[in-house]
Amino acid sequence: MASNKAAIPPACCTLNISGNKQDRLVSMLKALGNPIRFEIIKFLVTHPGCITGDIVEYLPIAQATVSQHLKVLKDAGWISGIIEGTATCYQLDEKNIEWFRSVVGEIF
Amino acid sequence: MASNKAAIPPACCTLNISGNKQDRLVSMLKALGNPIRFEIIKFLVTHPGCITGDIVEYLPIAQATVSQHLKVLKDAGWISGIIEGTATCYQLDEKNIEWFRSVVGEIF
DNA sequence: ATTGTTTACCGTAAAATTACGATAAACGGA
DNA sequence: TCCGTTTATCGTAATTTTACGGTAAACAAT
Repeated sequence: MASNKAAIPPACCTLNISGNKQDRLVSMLKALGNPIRFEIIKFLVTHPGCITGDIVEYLPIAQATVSQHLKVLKDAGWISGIIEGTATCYQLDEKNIEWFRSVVGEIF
Repeated sequence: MASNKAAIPPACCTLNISGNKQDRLVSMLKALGNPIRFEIIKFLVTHPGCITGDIVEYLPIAQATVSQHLKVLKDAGWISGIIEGTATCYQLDEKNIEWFRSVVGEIF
């Protein structure tokens, strides 16, 4: 270690987190840190329970790509999908989002 | 649009954001959504003003790679660097982190 | 002036992400 | 049963990210 000239100011956040909890948070951050996926999450706020096709219609990218992004969001815990006939209804995963909110609140 | 069978529950978050503000947030989320970079930010909480070499010593990756990650974090607004002689002292960018905290608080 | 230290940047290789078309599975309706 | 709809997955191409060694610039110290 080196250089401690300036007085050490109190840190503006604790970031007191590690292990699985940290991994899970980083995974959620990474999933949300993409413009398309952020838009999908925003869309789901106003269109809960909408189907894949609705999202495809809304976004300027191909169906296969949307499906891939939905998978990333699902794996990270942002959304959940319910199969209804041939369609899949997507919605925010409120439990995980609540977890995200509380963890971010804790460490920032 | 299709499928609105289930009663629409109140959304668990507003995500009421757009434009530059959204872009900036997504950029910060993306930067933090990487395990190495998250570790760097954590390290800076406990080692404010440390130099690049300290971070290199702490992490299991090459100096060039650390430097690259520091650049990403700096561009995203997480940290700032002060040149001191041949070294560079890094610290959390408290102003931007406060912005992050408040925006996340607003929309989640 | 020479030497050593520190770090950002360059070039590049490897890996991961993002994107697309094609397709098959699953289902509902005629 | 046959056809249309919907969507996840496959294969693949293009782009981005991540990682490294090497190097030059900038500075401190001798």
